[in-house]
Amino acid sequence: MNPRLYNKAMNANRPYSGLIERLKLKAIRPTRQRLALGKLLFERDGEACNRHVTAEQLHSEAAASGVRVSLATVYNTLHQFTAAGLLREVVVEPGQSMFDTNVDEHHHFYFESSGVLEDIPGHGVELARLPEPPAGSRVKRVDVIIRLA
Amino acid sequence: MNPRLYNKAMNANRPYSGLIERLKLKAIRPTRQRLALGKLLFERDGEACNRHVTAEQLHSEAAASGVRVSLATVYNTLHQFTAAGLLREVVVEPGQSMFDTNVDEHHHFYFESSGVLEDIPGHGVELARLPEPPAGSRVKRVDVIIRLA
DNA sequence: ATACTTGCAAATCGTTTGCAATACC
DNA sequence: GGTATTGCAAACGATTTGCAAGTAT
Repeated sequence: MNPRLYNKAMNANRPYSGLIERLKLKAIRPTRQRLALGKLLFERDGEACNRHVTAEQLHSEAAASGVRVSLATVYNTLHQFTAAGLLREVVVEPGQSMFDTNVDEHHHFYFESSGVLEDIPGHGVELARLPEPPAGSRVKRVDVIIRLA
Repeated sequence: MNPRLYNKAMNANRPYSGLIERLKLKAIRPTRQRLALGKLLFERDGEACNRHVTAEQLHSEAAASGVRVSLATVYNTLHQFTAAGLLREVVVEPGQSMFDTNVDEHHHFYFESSGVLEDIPGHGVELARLPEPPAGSRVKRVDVIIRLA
Protein backbone atom coordinates (compact mmCIF):
# COMPACT_ATOMS: atom_id res chain seq x y z
CA MET A 1 0.00 0.00 0.00
CA ASN A 2 1.16 3.53 -0.69
CA PRO A 3 2.33 4.74 2.72
CA ARG A 4 1.11 8.26 2.09
CA LEU A 5 -2.40 7.05 1.42
CA TYR A 6 -2.11 4.65 4.33
CA ASN A 7 -1.31 7.39 6.81
CA LYS A 8 -4.00 9.62 5.37
CA ALA A 9 -6.55 6.89 5.83
CA MET A 10 -5.36 6.38 9.38
CA ASN A 11 -5.98 9.99 10.20
CA ALA A 12 -9.28 10.11 8.37
CA ASN A 13 -11.17 7.80 10.72
CA ARG A 14 -8.70 8.37 13.54
CA PRO A 15 -8.39 4.78 14.62
CA TYR A 16 -4.98 5.53 16.09
CA SER A 17 -5.64 9.04 17.45
CA GLY A 18 -2.31 10.26 18.74
CA LEU A 19 -0.56 6.94 18.65
CA ILE A 20 1.44 7.48 15.50
CA GLU A 21 2.72 10.79 16.79
CA ARG A 22 3.45 9.34 20.20
CA LEU A 23 5.56 6.61 18.68
CA LYS A 24 7.34 8.96 16.32
CA LEU A 25 8.28 11.15 19.24
CA LYS A 26 10.04 8.19 20.79
CA ALA A 27 11.71 7.30 17.51
CA ILE A 28 9.67 4.13 17.24
CA ARG A 29 8.50 3.45 13.74
CA PRO A 30 4.73 3.16 13.62
CA THR A 31 4.50 -0.17 11.90
CA ARG A 32 1.23 -1.97 11.38
CA GLN A 33 1.92 -4.40 14.24
CA ARG A 34 3.02 -1.77 16.70
CA LEU A 35 -0.01 0.35 15.95
CA ALA A 36 -2.34 -2.59 16.39
CA LEU A 37 -0.77 -3.54 19.71
CA GLY A 38 -0.67 0.06 20.84
CA LYS A 39 -4.32 0.41 20.04
CA LEU A 40 -5.15 -2.65 22.11
CA LEU A 41 -3.03 -1.38 24.97
CA PHE A 42 -3.85 2.30 25.08
CA GLU A 43 -7.16 2.84 23.37
CA ARG A 44 -9.53 0.33 24.80
CA ASP A 45 -12.60 1.47 26.69
CA GLY A 46 -11.97 5.13 26.02
CA GLU A 47 -9.40 7.23 27.76
CA ALA A 48 -9.14 6.08 31.35
CA CYS A 49 -7.85 2.69 30.43
CA ASN A 50 -5.20 1.15 32.52
CA ARG A 51 -4.47 -2.35 31.62
CA HIS A 52 -2.22 -5.09 32.92
CA VAL A 53 -1.36 -7.69 30.35
CA THR A 54 1.09 -10.46 29.76
CA ALA A 55 2.71 -10.98 26.40
CA GLU A 56 0.61 -14.09 25.81
CA GLN A 57 -2.60 -12.25 26.67
CA LEU A 58 -1.84 -9.42 24.29
CA HIS A 59 -0.92 -11.91 21.62
CA SER A 60 -4.28 -13.64 22.04
CA GLU A 61 -6.13 -10.35 21.98
CA ALA A 62 -4.41 -9.38 18.79
CA ALA A 63 -5.34 -12.68 17.22
CA ALA A 64 -8.92 -12.32 18.47
CA SER A 65 -9.19 -8.87 16.93
CA GLY A 66 -8.00 -10.22 13.62
CA VAL A 67 -4.45 -8.88 13.67
CA ARG A 68 -1.74 -11.33 12.76
CA VAL A 69 1.31 -10.64 14.94
CA SER A 70 3.93 -13.11 16.00
CA LEU A 71 4.59 -13.66 19.68
CA ALA A 72 8.20 -12.60 19.21
CA THR A 73 7.00 -9.26 17.89
CA VAL A 74 4.67 -8.85 20.85
CA TYR A 75 7.65 -9.27 23.16
CA ASN A 76 9.75 -6.88 21.12
CA THR A 77 7.01 -4.30 21.11
CA LEU A 78 6.28 -4.56 24.83
CA HIS A 79 9.94 -4.05 25.61
CA GLN A 80 10.31 -1.17 23.20
CA PHE A 81 7.25 0.53 24.65
CA THR A 82 8.61 -0.05 28.13
CA ALA A 83 12.01 1.39 27.22
CA ALA A 84 10.22 4.39 25.73
CA GLY A 85 8.28 4.96 28.94
CA LEU A 86 4.90 4.10 27.47
CA LEU A 87 4.59 0.98 29.61
CA ARG A 88 5.87 -0.23 32.91
CA GLU A 89 6.88 -3.78 33.66
CA VAL A 90 5.59 -5.26 36.90
CA VAL A 91 6.78 -8.55 38.32
CA VAL A 92 4.49 -10.27 40.76
CA GLU A 93 4.90 -13.94 39.95
CA PRO A 94 7.93 -15.91 39.09
CA GLY A 95 7.75 -16.97 35.49
CA GLN A 96 5.96 -14.13 33.81
CA SER A 97 5.92 -10.38 33.42
CA MET A 98 2.95 -8.08 33.36
CA PHE A 99 2.93 -4.80 31.51
CA ASP A 100 1.04 -1.87 32.94
CA THR A 101 -0.25 0.93 30.74
CA ASN A 102 -0.26 3.28 33.70
CA VAL A 103 3.22 4.77 34.00
CA ASP A 104 2.38 7.26 36.73
CA GLU A 105 3.49 6.57 40.27
CA HIS A 106 1.04 4.13 41.75
CA HIS A 107 0.81 0.78 43.45
CA HIS A 108 -0.95 -2.55 43.00
CA PHE A 109 -3.32 -5.11 44.34
CA TYR A 110 -2.44 -8.60 43.27
CA PHE A 111 -5.11 -11.30 43.46
CA GLU A 112 -3.05 -14.44 43.87
CA SER A 113 -5.86 -16.83 43.11
CA SER A 114 -6.77 -15.32 39.77
CA GLY A 115 -3.47 -13.77 38.79
CA VAL A 116 -5.16 -10.41 38.26
CA LEU A 117 -3.18 -7.25 38.87
CA GLU A 118 -5.06 -4.05 39.60
CA ASP A 119 -4.08 -0.46 40.27
CA ILE A 120 -4.74 0.80 43.76
CA PRO A 121 -7.00 3.77 43.21
CA GLY A 122 -6.08 7.30 44.23
CA HIS A 123 -3.67 7.73 47.08
CA GLY A 124 -4.63 4.52 48.79
CA VAL A 125 -1.06 3.89 49.79
CA GLU A 126 0.96 6.44 51.67
CA LEU A 127 4.60 5.86 52.46
CA ALA A 128 5.34 7.90 55.55
CA ARG A 129 8.98 7.04 55.74
CA LEU A 130 11.50 5.67 53.30
CA PRO A 131 15.06 4.72 54.16
CA GLU A 132 18.10 6.46 52.74
CA PRO A 133 19.32 4.60 49.67
CA PRO A 134 22.65 2.94 50.38
CA ALA A 135 25.69 5.02 49.49
CA GLY A 136 26.37 5.12 45.78
CA SER A 137 22.83 4.25 44.76
CA ARG A 138 19.72 6.18 43.89
CA VAL A 139 16.11 5.16 44.13
CA LYS A 140 14.79 4.26 40.73
CA ARG A 141 11.32 3.21 41.76
CA VAL A 142 9.37 2.06 44.77
CA ASP A 143 6.94 -0.79 44.23
CA VAL A 144 4.23 -1.62 46.72
CA ILE A 145 2.32 -4.81 46.03
CA ILE A 146 -0.58 -5.78 48.26
CA ARG A 147 -1.05 -9.51 47.85
CA LEU A 148 -4.61 -10.66 48.34
CA ALA A 149 -5.96 -14.09 49.08
CA MET B 1 25.50 -45.28 58.46
CA ASN B 2 23.68 -46.25 61.61
CA PRO B 3 21.11 -43.52 62.07
CA ARG B 4 21.37 -43.57 65.86
CA LEU B 5 25.11 -42.98 65.73
CA TYR B 6 24.56 -40.45 62.97
CA ASN B 7 22.19 -38.36 65.02
CA LYS B 8 24.38 -38.63 68.08
CA ALA B 9 27.36 -37.40 66.12
CA MET B 10 25.24 -34.55 64.83
CA ASN B 11 24.43 -33.42 68.32
CA ALA B 12 27.95 -33.96 69.59
CA ASN B 13 29.55 -31.14 67.66
CA ARG B 14 26.20 -29.44 67.09
CA PRO B 15 26.64 -28.74 63.40
CA TYR B 16 22.89 -28.52 63.00
CA SER B 17 22.01 -26.85 66.31
CA GLY B 18 18.24 -26.77 66.39
CA LEU B 19 17.75 -27.56 62.74
CA ILE B 20 16.74 -31.17 63.14
CA GLU B 21 14.16 -30.27 65.73
CA ARG B 22 12.90 -27.34 63.68
CA LEU B 23 12.33 -29.57 60.71
CA LYS B 24 10.71 -32.31 62.75
CA LEU B 25 8.28 -29.81 64.19
CA LYS B 26 7.16 -29.02 60.66
CA ALA B 27 6.93 -32.71 59.79
CA ILE B 28 9.82 -32.40 57.38
CA ARG B 29 12.18 -35.33 57.54
CA PRO B 30 15.69 -34.20 58.35
CA THR B 31 17.48 -35.87 55.47
CA ARG B 32 21.14 -35.32 54.78
CA GLN B 33 20.39 -32.95 51.87
CA ARG B 34 17.81 -30.89 53.74
CA LEU B 35 20.13 -30.52 56.70
CA ALA B 36 23.00 -29.47 54.50
CA LEU B 37 20.88 -26.88 52.71
CA GLY B 38 19.32 -25.73 55.96
CA LYS B 39 22.74 -25.25 57.43
CA LEU B 40 23.83 -23.14 54.47
CA LEU B 41 20.65 -21.11 54.69
CA PHE B 42 20.20 -20.60 58.39
CA GLU B 43 23.54 -21.09 60.07
CA ARG B 44 26.02 -19.06 58.18
CA ASP B 45 27.84 -16.23 59.91
CA GLY B 46 26.37 -16.99 63.29
CA GLU B 47 22.84 -16.15 64.30
CA ALA B 48 21.88 -12.89 62.70
CA CYS B 49 22.05 -14.24 59.19
CA ASN B 50 19.51 -13.19 56.68
CA ARG B 51 20.22 -14.42 53.28
CA HIS B 52 18.65 -14.02 49.86
CA VAL B 53 19.47 -16.82 47.49
CA THR B 54 18.28 -18.26 44.24
CA ALA B 55 18.01 -21.98 43.74
CA GLU B 56 21.04 -21.95 41.47
CA GLN B 57 23.11 -20.03 44.00
CA LEU B 58 22.27 -22.43 46.79
CA HIS B 59 23.02 -25.33 44.53
CA SER B 60 26.46 -23.90 43.78
CA GLU B 61 27.13 -23.23 47.44
CA ALA B 62 26.25 -26.77 48.30
CA ALA B 63 28.58 -28.05 45.63
CA ALA B 64 31.31 -25.68 46.82
CA SER B 65 30.97 -26.92 50.38
CA GLY B 66 31.29 -30.48 49.19
CA VAL B 67 27.67 -31.56 49.47
CA ARG B 68 26.24 -33.40 46.50
CA VAL B 69 22.63 -32.31 46.01
CA SER B 70 20.71 -32.27 42.78
CA LEU B 71 19.19 -29.04 41.57
CA ALA B 72 15.75 -30.65 41.64
CA THR B 73 16.20 -31.36 45.33
CA VAL B 74 17.28 -27.79 45.96
CA TYR B 75 14.02 -26.61 44.40
CA ASN B 76 12.01 -29.15 46.36
CA THR B 77 13.68 -28.15 49.58
CA LEU B 78 13.30 -24.42 49.04
CA HIS B 79 9.60 -24.87 48.39
CA GLN B 80 9.09 -27.16 51.34
CA PHE B 81 10.88 -24.73 53.63
CA THR B 82 8.78 -21.92 52.23
CA ALA B 83 5.55 -23.84 52.76
CA ALA B 84 6.67 -24.54 56.33
CA GLY B 85 7.26 -20.86 56.98
CA LEU B 86 11.02 -21.17 57.30
CA LEU B 87 11.61 -19.18 54.14
CA ARG B 88 9.86 -16.54 52.16
CA GLU B 89 9.82 -16.26 48.40
CA VAL B 90 10.47 -12.84 46.91
CA VAL B 91 10.01 -12.00 43.25
CA VAL B 92 11.91 -9.02 41.94
CA GLU B 93 12.94 -10.07 38.47
CA PRO B 94 11.08 -11.95 35.82
CA GLY B 95 12.58 -15.36 35.38
CA GLN B 96 13.81 -16.23 38.82
CA SER B 97 12.79 -16.41 42.44
CA MET B 98 14.77 -15.41 45.49
CA PHE B 99 14.34 -17.03 48.85
CA ASP B 100 14.70 -14.96 51.99
CA THR B 101 15.66 -16.51 55.30
CA ASN B 102 14.03 -13.63 57.13
CA VAL B 103 10.35 -14.43 57.50
CA ASP B 104 9.49 -11.47 59.72
CA GLU B 105 7.64 -8.54 58.26
CA HIS B 106 10.18 -6.43 56.45
CA HIS B 107 10.95 -4.88 53.10
CA HIS B 108 13.71 -4.84 50.52
CA PHE B 109 16.27 -2.91 48.59
CA TYR B 110 16.92 -4.34 45.17
CA PHE B 111 20.12 -3.43 43.36
CA GLU B 112 19.14 -3.81 39.74
CA SER B 113 22.66 -3.74 38.37
CA SER B 114 23.98 -6.55 40.53
CA GLY B 115 20.77 -8.46 41.19
CA VAL B 116 21.40 -8.29 44.93
CA LEU B 117 18.44 -8.22 47.28
CA GLU B 118 18.91 -6.81 50.76
CA ASP B 119 16.69 -6.33 53.78
CA ILE B 120 15.86 -2.77 54.68
CA PRO B 121 17.11 -2.43 58.22
CA GLY B 122 14.88 -1.63 61.16
CA HIS B 123 11.72 0.27 60.46
CA GLY B 124 13.10 2.08 57.47
CA VAL B 125 9.78 1.86 55.69
CA GLU B 126 6.59 3.08 57.27
CA LEU B 127 3.28 2.62 55.54
CA ALA B 128 1.05 5.38 56.83
CA ARG B 129 -2.01 4.36 54.91
CA LEU B 130 -3.13 1.20 53.21
CA PRO B 131 -6.29 0.85 51.15
CA GLU B 132 -9.17 -1.40 52.10
CA PRO B 133 -8.79 -4.75 50.43
CA PRO B 134 -11.48 -5.20 47.77
CA ALA B 135 -14.64 -6.94 48.98
CA GLY B 136 -14.19 -10.65 49.40
CA SER B 137 -10.42 -10.54 49.75
CA ARG B 138 -8.00 -10.27 52.61
CA VAL B 139 -4.46 -8.96 52.65
CA LYS B 140 -2.00 -11.79 52.66
CA ARG B 141 1.16 -9.75 52.54
CA VAL B 142 2.44 -6.33 51.61
CA ASP B 143 5.69 -6.17 49.70
CA VAL B 144 7.67 -2.98 49.37
CA ILE B 145 10.61 -3.12 47.01
CA ILE B 146 12.86 -0.13 46.61
CA ARG B 147 14.60 -0.50 43.29
CA LEU B 148 18.03 1.05 43.14
CA ALA B 149 20.12 2.06 40.17
C1' DA C 1 18.17 2.77 -1.16
C1' DT C 2 18.81 1.89 3.25
C1' DA C 3 18.06 0.70 7.72
C1' DC C 4 14.71 -1.09 10.66
C1' DT C 5 11.08 -4.74 11.51
C1' DT C 6 8.95 -8.93 11.18
C1' DG C 7 8.05 -13.94 11.52
C1' DC C 8 9.54 -18.29 12.06
C1' DA C 9 11.79 -21.91 14.24
C1' DA C 10 15.35 -23.10 17.16
C1' DA C 11 17.75 -21.98 21.30
C1' DT C 12 17.85 -20.67 26.08
C1' DC C 13 16.77 -20.19 30.88
C1' DG C 14 14.58 -21.20 35.15
C1' DT C 15 11.72 -24.52 36.96
C1' DT C 16 8.92 -28.89 37.26
C1' DT C 17 7.94 -33.71 36.69
C1' DG C 18 8.08 -38.96 36.14
C1' DC C 19 10.09 -42.70 37.82
C1' DA C 20 13.49 -46.08 39.48
C1' DA C 21 16.84 -46.30 43.18
C1' DT C 22 17.67 -44.96 47.93
C1' DA C 23 17.20 -43.24 52.70
C1' DC C 24 14.46 -42.46 56.78
C1' DC C 25 11.53 -44.00 60.77
C1' DG D 1 8.81 -52.69 55.86
C1' DG D 2 6.62 -49.19 54.16
C1' DT D 3 6.56 -44.52 52.90
C1' DA D 4 8.99 -40.34 51.86
C1' DT D 5 12.91 -38.52 49.40
C1' DT D 6 16.42 -38.30 45.95
C1' DG D 7 18.61 -37.91 41.40
C1' DC D 8 18.49 -38.02 36.77
C1' DA D 9 16.93 -36.83 32.47
C1' DA D 10 13.19 -35.39 29.97
C1' DA D 11 9.38 -32.09 29.83
C1' DC D 12 7.86 -27.53 30.41
C1' DG D 13 6.54 -22.57 29.84
C1' DA D 14 8.07 -18.04 29.23
C1' DT D 15 11.23 -15.45 26.81
C1' DT D 16 15.12 -14.61 23.41
C1' DT D 17 17.71 -15.01 19.31
C1' DG D 18 19.43 -15.68 14.37
C1' DC D 19 18.39 -14.91 10.09
C1' DA D 20 15.92 -14.43 5.63
C1' DA D 21 12.06 -11.88 3.84
C1' DG D 22 9.24 -7.76 4.11
C1' DT D 23 8.32 -2.73 5.30
C1' DA D 24 9.05 2.28 6.60
C1' DT D 25 11.31 6.63 5.64
